[in-house]
Amino acid sequence: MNIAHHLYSNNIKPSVQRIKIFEYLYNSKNHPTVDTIYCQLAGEIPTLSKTTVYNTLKLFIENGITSSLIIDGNEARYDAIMKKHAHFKCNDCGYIYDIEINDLKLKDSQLAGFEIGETNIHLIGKCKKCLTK
Amino acid sequence: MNIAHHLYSNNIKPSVQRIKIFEYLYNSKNHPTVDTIYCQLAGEIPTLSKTTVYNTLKLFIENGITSSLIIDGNEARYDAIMKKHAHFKCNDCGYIYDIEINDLKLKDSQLAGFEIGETNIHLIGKCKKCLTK
DNA sequence: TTCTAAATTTGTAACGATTACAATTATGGT
DNA sequence: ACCATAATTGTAATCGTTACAAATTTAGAA
Repeated sequence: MNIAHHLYSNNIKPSVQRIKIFEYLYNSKNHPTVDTIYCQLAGEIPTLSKTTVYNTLKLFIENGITSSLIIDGNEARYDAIMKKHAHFKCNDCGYIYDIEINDLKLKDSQLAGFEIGETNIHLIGKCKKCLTK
Repeated sequence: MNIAHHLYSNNIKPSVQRIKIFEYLYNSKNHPTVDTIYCQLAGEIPTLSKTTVYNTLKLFIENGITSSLIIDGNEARYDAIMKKHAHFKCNDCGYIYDIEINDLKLKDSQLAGFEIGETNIHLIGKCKKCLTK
C-alpha cells in the first residue's frame, strides 16, 4: 500500500511525519497510544513532537482514515483499520484483540428513527492464552 | 427500594453520603458525571467533598451496584442500573439513552475459549427528537 | 457515659493525558 | 530567490482523577 497516495486520496497532504505515523499505525496491529507512537518514532524522526502526534491523529480521524478507541479510561488508542470490528481486551496480558462482528441486534423499537453514526463494542475479560497457562 | 438495606446487602456500610449518592444515581436516569453528582448534592450535604464522590463510586463499583461508562473521551459517567444494556449518545442534544440489547452475535471461532467479563456497547449519532426538529 | 480504635470523610497537592497557543520551520507557487 | 501559507514544535495551561494525610465520625468495650 502506498501511504502517500492513501493520504492524498483522503485530502491529507503527505509529510514525513504524517507518512511515518500512518505507516506505524497501519503496520503495528497493537492499537498504540500516543505515547507508544511517539516513543517508537522518536528514533527515526529526532525532532518529533508529541503535539505533532496528537495533531496528526486528529487530522487522520477527521478525514476518516483512523479511528480512536478508549477501552480503559485513561488513555486513547488508535487504529488504522477502518472495517467495523469490536475489541477485546485481556485483563491479564493487556493485549487488545480485533474481533469481527457479524451483526448487532438491538430492540428495533427503541432506535427507530435514530441515526447511528458510530458503533463501539468493547469486551473485557481473559483471553485463551492467559486462561490456559 | 430501601437504599440503606440495598447497601448493607452488598457489603457496604451505609452513611449519609453513601445513601444520598446512591439515591441520586438511582433516581436520575441521566448517567451523571462526578461533577454533576457533586453539584447536585452539595446543597443537601454542605460539607461534601468531590473526593468522597470518587471514593464512594469506586466502592459501589467494587461491590457491583454501580457501573461506569466512558462514552466520550473526557469524563466518566455512572449508572446504578446493572441490567446489561447499551448506550446511545445523541451528538446534538447530548442525551444518553439506555438501549436494551437482545443478543450480541460475534464470530464464535475468535472468542472460543475466551472469558468475557464485561461487554460495553456505545452508539453515537442523532436521536429521533433532534432529527425531526 | 466515656474512652479508644477503626472507618469515613475531607481538602490539598500531585499526576497524567490532552489541548491551546505562539514561535519556528518547511512547503509551493510566482 | 521571495513570499504567503501550512506544518511542526515546545511550553504552558487545562481538566479529570488519584494520593495522601489530617480531621471527623462511628461503633464497641469498659
